[in-house]
Amino acid sequence: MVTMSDVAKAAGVSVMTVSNVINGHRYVSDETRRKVTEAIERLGYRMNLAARNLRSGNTGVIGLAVPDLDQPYYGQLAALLVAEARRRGYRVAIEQTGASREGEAEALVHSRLRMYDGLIIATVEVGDAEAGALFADFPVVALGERISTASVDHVGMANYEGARAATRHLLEVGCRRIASVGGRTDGAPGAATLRTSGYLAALREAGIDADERLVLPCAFVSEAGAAAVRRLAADGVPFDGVMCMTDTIAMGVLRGLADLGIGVPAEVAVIGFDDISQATFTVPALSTVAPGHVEMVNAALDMLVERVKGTRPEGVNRQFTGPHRLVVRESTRR
Amino acid sequence: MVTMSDVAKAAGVSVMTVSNVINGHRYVSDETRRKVTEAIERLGYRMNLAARNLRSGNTGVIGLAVPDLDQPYYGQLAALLVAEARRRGYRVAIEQTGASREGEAEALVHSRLRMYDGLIIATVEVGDAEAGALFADFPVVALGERISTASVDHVGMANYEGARAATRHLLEVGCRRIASVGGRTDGAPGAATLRTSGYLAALREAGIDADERLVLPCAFVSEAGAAAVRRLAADGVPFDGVMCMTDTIAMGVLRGLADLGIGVPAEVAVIGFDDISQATFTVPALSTVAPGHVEMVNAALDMLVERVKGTRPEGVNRQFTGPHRLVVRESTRR
DNA sequence: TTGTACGCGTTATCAT
DNA sequence: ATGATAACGCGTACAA
Repeated sequence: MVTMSDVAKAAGVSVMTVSNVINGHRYVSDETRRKVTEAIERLGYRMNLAARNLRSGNTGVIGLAVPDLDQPYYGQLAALLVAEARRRGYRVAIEQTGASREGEAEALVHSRLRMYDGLIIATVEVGDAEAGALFADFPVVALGERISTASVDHVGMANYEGARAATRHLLEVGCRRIASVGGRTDGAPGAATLRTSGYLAALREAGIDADERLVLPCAFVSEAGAAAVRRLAADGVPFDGVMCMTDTIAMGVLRGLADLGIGVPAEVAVIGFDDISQATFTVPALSTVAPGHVEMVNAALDMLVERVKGTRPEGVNRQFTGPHRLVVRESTRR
Repeated sequence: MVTMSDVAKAAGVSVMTVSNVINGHRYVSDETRRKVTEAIERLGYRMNLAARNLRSGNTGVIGLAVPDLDQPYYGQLAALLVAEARRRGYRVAIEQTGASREGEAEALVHSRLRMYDGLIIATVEVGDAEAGALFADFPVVALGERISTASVDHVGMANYEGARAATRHLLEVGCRRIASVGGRTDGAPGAATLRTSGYLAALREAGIDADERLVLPCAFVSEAGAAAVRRLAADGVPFDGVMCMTDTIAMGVLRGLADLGIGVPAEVAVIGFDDISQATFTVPALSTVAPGHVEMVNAALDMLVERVKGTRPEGVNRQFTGPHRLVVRESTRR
């Protein structure tokens, strides 16, 4: 393994000079610089980052913990985050938590092993208790809705407002019996509950009584969406619109409605949430709520980098909520 | 920052003993172990991985370079790889190359910065020349089709056979004018060319003359698939089947056919390649070729870990080709 | 402008 | 069964 001192020897200078050339820290004569660069090239020297990290105390890597990259929403979030982080000089290591408390807690512990300079965690399960214990003294930004204390920097999205706008849109195109697939009213912390509140608010504002049979809690996967509408049909519950908690669910709902021979948007209008890229290509194309991914990712990175660099005083936490935008495509156009 | 020697001091032992307790290397008396464990707990000590890495010469991290996580195919590949790598005790850092030569070359250079113990790279553009220069003396496994020299371990899939089987399937359900969307006959290295060969072979075997107007080169994105069928229709080229080079393209093709009011599979049968998870939920559900992702990911990891651990002699390269399986869903069922 | 010496936290070796 | 010491490769005072 070629080290700095090998290069120094070959170039006839000291390691300090080599270090200075590499990092451009101090003035180095052109002649010396040339000699050093040549030696680096000739020997095929590469910096040992482990050594630099040990010395400097940081790694240039930020961790991203998501439930599952396989889900388009998280894949797209990760893609954006990796690209933006890179622009700021950071690399991204990804952990999959499997949406489990253990997975999330483990990601937090690992990052504190100083593998990462900071961690962005899309929380689903880790609650306040764990958060308080684990987040202490390590730069963490929570992305999502599970964290309610102000004990950590947090980037969220307009769950309530977005869902309300989506439901209002369904009402505007004439729906009167709108199902909420993936919704829940048990108060469990998380996006599902917040979005369901927005849905209920819109109904209330329109003077429509909510039918509890139209709120169908389910996992945020396509299979569940398809199953939900099948159940609705089997139970003979009439509905003319579906507000899905996520686009992934909505893809399943479209699928399920197709199986049932129910026309979209003619008989039932469908809207999703998240604006994943596939939403453009479903048949019919899916209307949805775009939650400002770019803004969210940038806000999260800004917050994290501030923490990592120690620019921000301890104890002062930030909160950012992404802008939301209604995207009308075919599935609600009539 | 709590270090080993802090723990050693608190427990009244030497750092070596602490290290032994943590790594379970040598025999340590139960009493000593208890004291050390207690001290670790009480002080909240965490291993410093940078130091361990410096000492041991490896990082426990493998790099994964993919064109773009946003593409479902790569997102799902990454999800699988992160999970499997973790089972083997490795973490995964992801780089996005943007499918550019620069991006791929850069990923290779970075990994040689000893940030990673090895690199799995889904090559699209880096050719033999670069490969030879960059791969030297660093554990790399190429995933994909661009590398043709035997200068590096390689995991590929049954592009030719898979495409041939898919096309044969279209022929069996009665198609006679089968378009190849994303196909290319210019011989450019890569999956597109190999799959097109399989497509042409199946046509030849069925005694059908290939119509060059039915081969439509395009990017591997949904937009391009939709555009391709629109062009076909606009040009008045008749077709009754579409063999898509990827499922992502196929989603666009389904979309494009829906726009044109063409029934699938009644008027035109459609098949994809890759078996991404969304293929189950398109309307109609997409028939496709499953390229044995799990086997490929495991093979790639096995190869890489062998290299990293130095189990395998230099210069002896391995090649693995994943199994393929035809998955028939609605888009070709008639 | 360049060089020397030491420390970052861990582990392997050798000794006790 | 446990401990002392020397690396691992780099960066930073401080000295020259």
